[in-house]
Amino acid sequence: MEIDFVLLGLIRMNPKISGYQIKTIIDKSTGYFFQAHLSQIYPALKRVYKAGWVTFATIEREGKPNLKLYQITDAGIEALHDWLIEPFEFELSRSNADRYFFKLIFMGHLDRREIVAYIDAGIAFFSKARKEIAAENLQRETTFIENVDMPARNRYLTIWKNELSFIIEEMDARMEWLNTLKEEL
Amino acid sequence: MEIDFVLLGLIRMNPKISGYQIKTIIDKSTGYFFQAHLSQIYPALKRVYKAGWVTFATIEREGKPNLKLYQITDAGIEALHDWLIEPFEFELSRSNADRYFFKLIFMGHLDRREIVAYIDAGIAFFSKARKEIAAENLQRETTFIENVDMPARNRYLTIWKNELSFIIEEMDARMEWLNTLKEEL
DNA sequence: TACCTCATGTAAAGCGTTACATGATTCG
DNA sequence: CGAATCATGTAACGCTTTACATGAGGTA
Repeated sequence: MEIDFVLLGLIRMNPKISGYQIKTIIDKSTGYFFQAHLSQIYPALKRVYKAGWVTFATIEREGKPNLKLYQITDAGIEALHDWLIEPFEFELSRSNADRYFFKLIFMGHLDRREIVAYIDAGIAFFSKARKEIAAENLQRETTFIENVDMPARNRYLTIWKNELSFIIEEMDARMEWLNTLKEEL
Repeated sequence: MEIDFVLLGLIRMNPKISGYQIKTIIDKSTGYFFQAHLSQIYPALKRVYKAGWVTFATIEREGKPNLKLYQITDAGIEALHDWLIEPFEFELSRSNADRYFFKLIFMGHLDRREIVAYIDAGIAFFSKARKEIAAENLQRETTFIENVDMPARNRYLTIWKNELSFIIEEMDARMEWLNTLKEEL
């Protein structure tokens, strides 16, 4: 499960972290791309522990529940690495693109060459996607509302045309961004 | 449920449409923002029918399953309208922003004034969000990886700094886009 | 006094995805 | 001959969200 690897990534960045702290940093940092509830985090921590990917130290505190401070194991580092370098499965959707950019957040421990391979795959996909989207150019959508009467039909077309150029500009921005990142690495 | 209103919106644009056709247009048109399976569409059509928001004509065809061609009712038009103009609940996440842009697709039948109110709410939110994101400027994230050793830490920071400026540029692009759309309406 | 934060969890409800079921026609 | 398209649906599974449970300490 995706969340398992996200936790692995966060624990790797900051050893000796608790489930509760992980939730805090997810809310405040990765939250823009990825969200998770404590009721997902705790079972996920159990899973990654059972898989041998993390260990934890229990800190007893009077009057308060025990603190569990997690640390990644060598097997965990390997599992995280495998997840990061596995070929990304692209799809033409916004949520899929978000996932692609999100995974980059955890790649600081990879070799430059591995990150660049990931970036190049992204550039290749987005440039192909851009062409496809631009080629269709709302033809299907336009015929779809042929029976809608006039003021409304024009408003639909105005909104959709703008939305389409927004998506195309977004694709261009993504590719530009990936190229900049590649240079700076 | 969200999908119920999406179906309402699509049926309004194209009366006499079947569940299967709806699936096709979702895949090819709204699919970039919103996806749905037939196993969600059919129960959703039943729900909106039971709510009195759509009617359907059954077309019998020899050797093939019956075709159900849906049409929106006055109550359905009202329910769709209510959904479209209800105050959008903003959140600082990419998926929430996607939902905001997605809803616009169905607004062709609204008054210019209603669409503009929706757009203005968006501009207000994104400009506030942009300020907040720029102000924090990775402070939390930077301290979070203080114990990571050098080549990796630099790579994390390079990626994150780029990601942050990408998000900010995206916010600017969104606001610009909303202003353009407002002018063109 | 009531709510928020810290801290770890379990249980149930809701929603989304995959699989199953049926069956004719068309395309490679 | 097998796969894809058209066409409607149900069932099972999995992940996400909300609610429940406990409890101390601080804040409005």
